[in-house]
Amino acid sequence: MREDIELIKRGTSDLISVKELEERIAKGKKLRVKLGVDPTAPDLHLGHTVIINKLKTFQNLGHQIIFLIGDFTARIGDPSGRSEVRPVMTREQIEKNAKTYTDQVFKILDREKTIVEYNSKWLETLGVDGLLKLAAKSTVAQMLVRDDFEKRYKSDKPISIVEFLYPLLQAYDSVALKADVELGGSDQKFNLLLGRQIQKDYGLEPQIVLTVPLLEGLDGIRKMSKSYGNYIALNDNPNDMFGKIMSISDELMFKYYELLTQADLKKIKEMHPKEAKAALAFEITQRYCGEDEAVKAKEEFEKVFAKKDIPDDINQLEVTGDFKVSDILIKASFVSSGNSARRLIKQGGVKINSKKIDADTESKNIGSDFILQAGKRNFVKIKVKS
RNA sequence: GGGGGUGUGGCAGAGCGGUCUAAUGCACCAGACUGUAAAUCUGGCGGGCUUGCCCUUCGGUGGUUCAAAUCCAUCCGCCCCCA
Repeated sequence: MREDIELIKRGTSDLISVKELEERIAKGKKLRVKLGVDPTAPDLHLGHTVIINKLKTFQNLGHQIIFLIGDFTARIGDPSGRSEVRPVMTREQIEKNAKTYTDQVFKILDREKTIVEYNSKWLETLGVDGLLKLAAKSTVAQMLVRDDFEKRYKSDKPISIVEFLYPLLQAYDSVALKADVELGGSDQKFNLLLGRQIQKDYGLEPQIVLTVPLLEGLDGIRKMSKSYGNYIALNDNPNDMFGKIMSISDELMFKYYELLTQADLKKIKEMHPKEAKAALAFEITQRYCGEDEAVKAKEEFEKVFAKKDIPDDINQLEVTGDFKVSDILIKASFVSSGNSARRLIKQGGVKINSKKIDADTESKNIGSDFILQAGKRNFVKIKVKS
């Protein structure tokens, strides 16, 4: 049992409270462990895996894990932060996203032993009176304690009522599920704690709150998130996955090791940073894409970046008639406009058959088959058809 | 309902009649350097091409003016105070 607790504690940022957890485990209770996600974006990324792995730990220890899909909450559309209106998601979109979510999540979790729930099941029938009853259990002052709300309030930024309702609905999920434990990122701490309070109000034993640190995105500054574009998706192709990990800073690499692997950090720090990073990239890529793909991705990376060679697999593009290099750059979606294409050429970022070009060459001055490179990582094979 | 304020590029934030494609910072892109990076340095960061010029941008619309991001009117969004 002590080992169980240690396993659960590893890599957490908050565990409230350890004592309660010990007591419940000591009673031999099979804990109901909840993790909720709103299926607003279809892809899971490495940031999500930190918490999913923690869920997996509970599963391995024989507890009942519940993967909650916030289909109802997604439908309302959390306006948090931004003033722009988020498009309301249709049922179809939500279902589609939910499906990709579960597909990806069961790369990690054991499907057979997981309960999947949808919060529309109880929120849809809650009704206005139910909502009011729920809302009566918290106060505005209490909401404003939450860090991001407070900041926005103080700097005269809008906070919608829906945003106040969100934590309450999430808390109600815990009531409906009779959760013993709820997991979340450290930014979820407030919401999870509110769950405790609301559960008590509804006569339940308060859930244990477990948060894990947020995984920083590729920029090393903001949390990994699709909307910041700094993420590594679980279904990124192997080359991207490998490449993205290689592009992070050394400092960030250690955090990734800490949060994403079981590796012994001491040993990692003794390695050459580049080797360590390659090992990390390999491990992660292997985990989600398989060993063969990971080996290939590693080879490809060495080839393209270390030896500055041309990769094996390049997309092919057929062009007809007269063209300029700038036209192809647009066509291949490497740039968005002629101006930016010309800019890129001027700055020496465009190569044809590995030779830098310094002008927007026309088709007649190039052969009929060639490889075009834009920047460091964009390659395309061009076939000219007459 | 009354009063006050505010809206500028992906974000933050200057500009407050001409010298505005709009300072500065962040983000982003390219080049150099390197360990693939990071840091640093250099250049860039609305669109078109015949590269020097043209066109389009400062919440929307209409107006004043030779000239408007800048002034006026109106509408919309947001914030604050009072009720």
